[in-house]
Amino acid sequence: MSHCHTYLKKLRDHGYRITPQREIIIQIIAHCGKHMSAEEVMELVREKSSSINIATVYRTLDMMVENGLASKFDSGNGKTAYATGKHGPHIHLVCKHCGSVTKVSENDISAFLEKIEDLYDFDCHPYHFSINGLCSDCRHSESN
Amino acid sequence: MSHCHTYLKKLRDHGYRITPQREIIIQIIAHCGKHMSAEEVMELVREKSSSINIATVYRTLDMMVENGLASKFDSGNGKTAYATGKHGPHIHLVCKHCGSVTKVSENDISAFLEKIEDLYDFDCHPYHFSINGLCSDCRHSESN
DNA sequence: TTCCTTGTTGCAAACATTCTCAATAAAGGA
DNA sequence: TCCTTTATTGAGAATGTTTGCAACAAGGAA
Repeated sequence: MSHCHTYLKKLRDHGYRITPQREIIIQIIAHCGKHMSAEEVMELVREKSSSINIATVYRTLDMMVENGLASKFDSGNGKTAYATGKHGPHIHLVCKHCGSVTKVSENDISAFLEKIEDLYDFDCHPYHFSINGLCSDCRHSESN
Repeated sequence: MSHCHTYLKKLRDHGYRITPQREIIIQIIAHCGKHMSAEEVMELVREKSSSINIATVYRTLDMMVENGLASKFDSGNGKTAYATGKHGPHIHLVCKHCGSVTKVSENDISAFLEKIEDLYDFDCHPYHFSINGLCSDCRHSESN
């Protein structure tokens, strides 16, 4: 199930104009089952329309993020990743040394995020962020 | 108190060479009391040496991050921020809509990070990351 | 339906960051 | 001290992302 129309309605309600470019971009990221870079979105956009500019892709994705319809995060490969909220909350533990990624289960983080929301009146949903540190392999192989 | 010499020793122990460029860059970020962008580090570098390249600044800062001596995070203004571990752990709640930043107290996050370290054998220290969401002002002013 | 206002787009330039590669120099051994 | 190995540097090109601006077009008003 796609939230595509929900997203468009919410944007319209916020006073944004619905353009053909935005419809195409939102449809792509809403239907895609994974997070994507702006360039990956752009490739799918080209299959549907030949004249949408990469700047419009960036602007539309960032607009979604600012309005809570998507999240962006550092994917670690030099490109920013975008995803809609339907992927659910998750935290990535990214090793600063080897780059390996461990996914924190939803159960482990829910209590923390609820506490944040209670204490700070801050709506964390959707959330998708990374914590940097050292994985056990890299830590155990250190000289000191 | 600066951890400058501790940082240099740790890098030497890890097999890195200590160059004049690295000494200057590490001294700057170790003595600075706040997080800085690469360009801000570069400005201070220029006061001490006229011939260090910005690429070397980026490389040195990233080397510190990869070895657990500093952390990097998205400051929200289009530039990446770097900080040494001495600032202690903190989480920033960044509003996706208005960009306002709320700092989570150390007490509130320590239990969470300890749990992460226990469950995933992942050393989070030093840590400095952001959670994106909607602050109460922006959420309450929404139309639905 | 037509007009008007103003948000949005495409383009190109600007900016932030990373990469390539030849020249340089740190660190250890002789 | 000098030599050798090889990590590191500077310079500039390449890449990823943002911004400025004139032309365009969505959506409401008439």
